[in-house]
Amino acid sequence: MKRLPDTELEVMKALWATGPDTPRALLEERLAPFGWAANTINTYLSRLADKGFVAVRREGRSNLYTPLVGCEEYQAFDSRAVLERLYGSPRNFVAALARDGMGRDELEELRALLDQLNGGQSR
Amino acid sequence: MKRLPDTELEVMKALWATGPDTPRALLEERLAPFGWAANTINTYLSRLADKGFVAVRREGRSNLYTPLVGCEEYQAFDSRAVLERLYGSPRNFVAALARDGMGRDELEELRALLDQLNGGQSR
DNA sequence: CTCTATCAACTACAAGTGTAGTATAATTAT
DNA sequence: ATAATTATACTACACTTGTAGTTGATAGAG
Repeated sequence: MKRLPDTELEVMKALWATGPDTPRALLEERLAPFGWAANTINTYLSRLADKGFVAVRREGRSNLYTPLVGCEEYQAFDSRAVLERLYGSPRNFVAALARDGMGRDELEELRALLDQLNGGQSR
Repeated sequence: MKRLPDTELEVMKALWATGPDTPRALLEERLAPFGWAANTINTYLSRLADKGFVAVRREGRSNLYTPLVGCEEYQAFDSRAVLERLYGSPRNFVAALARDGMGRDELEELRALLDQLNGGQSR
């Protein structure tokens, strides 16, 4: 698997949210804030298809794009890659995040979450 | 602040480890595993200087490069940026990490760390 | 004082990314 | 049928990144 550039990731996020969809609909319903020209999203979708991240199928007069890589699958891969590059390990990152990157309240929330997870499937 | 490409980050990591240093020494003592040509590291250092990440000073016959951005400062910025792009917030990332990216023992460690932090400077 | 080794500045160039225009085929409105 | 719309495929182009060569100055060897 390969890390995606920013714009292609945005397109994938849109696709993950809607499921299989046309360029038109994606642009108007999910990606409008970016203000891309109609052709722009087409380029990104083509590149994603080349990279094997989406499948293309003719659906009447339009193309329908379907994600081939799952959101959580990609997130796991990408975040691992990025944090290993930056910190050596995800754990070191979390430590740093807790140390100075996260607000008091965020910390509390995180702790609650961990309690829950740990309780749920404790060792 | 701007995110750094992979190679420039590697150079910064070397600089953070050694402190102010010459290209030669960096390459031989810290970056040898990459197998870069002598000029290659020079290019990266120049680009880092252009971006304001390092300062250059003439030290006898060589250039001496000094990091201007701190390691932890950069880590905080970069990890935030990356995880917001991917998850919407670092918190969501940690949730995902806890869900399926982190071993049982890592989780415990993290929890211990958070307990400590929360106790130490509780709201 | 001249030759050679060293180092830094500048130049190069291919691949990837952000962004969109142009050409072309198909569909709808008149 | 013809004109206008629409969607796709192909092309374009500037900027960034990875990687290094070439040129020119400097400094040490003889």
